[in-house]
Amino acid sequence: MARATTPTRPPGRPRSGVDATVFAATLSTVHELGYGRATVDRIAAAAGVAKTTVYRRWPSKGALITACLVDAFGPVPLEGADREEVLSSAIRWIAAKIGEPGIGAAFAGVFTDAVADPGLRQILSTQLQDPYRIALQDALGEPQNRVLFLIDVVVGTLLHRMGMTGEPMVDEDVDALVELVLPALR
Amino acid sequence: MARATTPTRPPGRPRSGVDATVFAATLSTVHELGYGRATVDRIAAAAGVAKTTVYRRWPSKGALITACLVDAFGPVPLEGADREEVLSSAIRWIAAKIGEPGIGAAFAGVFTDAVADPGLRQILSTQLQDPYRIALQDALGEPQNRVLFLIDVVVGTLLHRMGMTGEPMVDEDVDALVELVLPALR
DNA sequence: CGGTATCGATACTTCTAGTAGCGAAACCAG
DNA sequence: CTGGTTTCGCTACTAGAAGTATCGATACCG
Repeated sequence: MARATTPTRPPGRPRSGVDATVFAATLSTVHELGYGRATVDRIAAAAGVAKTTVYRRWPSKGALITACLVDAFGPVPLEGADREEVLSSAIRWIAAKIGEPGIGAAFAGVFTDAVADPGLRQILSTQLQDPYRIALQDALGEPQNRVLFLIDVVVGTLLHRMGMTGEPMVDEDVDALVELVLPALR
Repeated sequence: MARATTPTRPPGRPRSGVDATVFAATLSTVHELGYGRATVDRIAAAAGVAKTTVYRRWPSKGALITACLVDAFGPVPLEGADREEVLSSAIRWIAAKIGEPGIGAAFAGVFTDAVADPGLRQILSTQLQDPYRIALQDALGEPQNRVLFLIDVVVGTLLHRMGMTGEPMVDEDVDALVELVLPALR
């Protein structure tokens, strides 16, 4: 809440740049305090921004976290010579992303909130899951329900591990996950 | 909060029987209102019990839900001629349980809360996951880390589907999950 | 019939999400 | 350099839920 760290305010009407600052503050706060204690107040304070400014840009905490995740994930790198390679590299990519500081906890947190909040579930589904689902459908040539099933398996497994242990999945188990999922393509 | 539904209080010092009543009220309340709106106040009211009585028996909402789930799940029926049959029947059993009214939402809810609450994570891990893990280790002859991985895959997938859609996984996809996991035994 | 443990009800504290209102600062146009 | 517009910061506020404290009442047990 205190802007006191910067004695003189930086020039320019702050418009662009605030999003990135808030996103970074969100991830670091979630990383340090966990999802539950990462209140909007604390996130705003960490970003050097008023809480009202956060709510002027995102309608709810869930929407903020979702936008932060969309920004942090970026587009899926769908690379590989064949479909198996595309899928396995995508799995390793999402596992690595979820393992980055703050991202996994934030992901598990919104997901948790979304269970009880249909509105947030809608946001999470359309803004975060759908882009990857469509890209994967295109790259793998699999039908929608099949890709949704694969997403359930991969993301569900990674989040369950993150939720139960508090730590991201180790590489060895990510390898096992790839081995487990790959035969589903045939 | 109002006991008014029963004009005259039933006789006997209420001690046994209250747990089952509260558990039933918990599941029905979560089923009707979702995890987020299933407050301890409402659960207690639905059980015809004071909120203080609930907190005298369980130290937190998460502990209550976990105890409710432990009671609702009961022991795993580990049946089958071979390991494949044991595992596939266990998967179908847990999928069916999660599909029962209230159970899936309650499970996803505590899991969500556990992400941000190490204490609750401890309760969930020891009271709910460990018994099944140990039983599965014994029945499958697989090492601990392997069984934990399988639990991550199966439970994670089922909860992810439940969380994203609000509905339990359909039988067709449960079949696919069984097909996906079974080869992991070899 | 008295002692004891539990229960019910009310009130309270604390924390967090989200909102309202207002003055101030910064950008832009003329 | 001056006025208009937009965004921002700040304080204060509401509403809802978790969890606690207290006390009178009630039901069991010896």
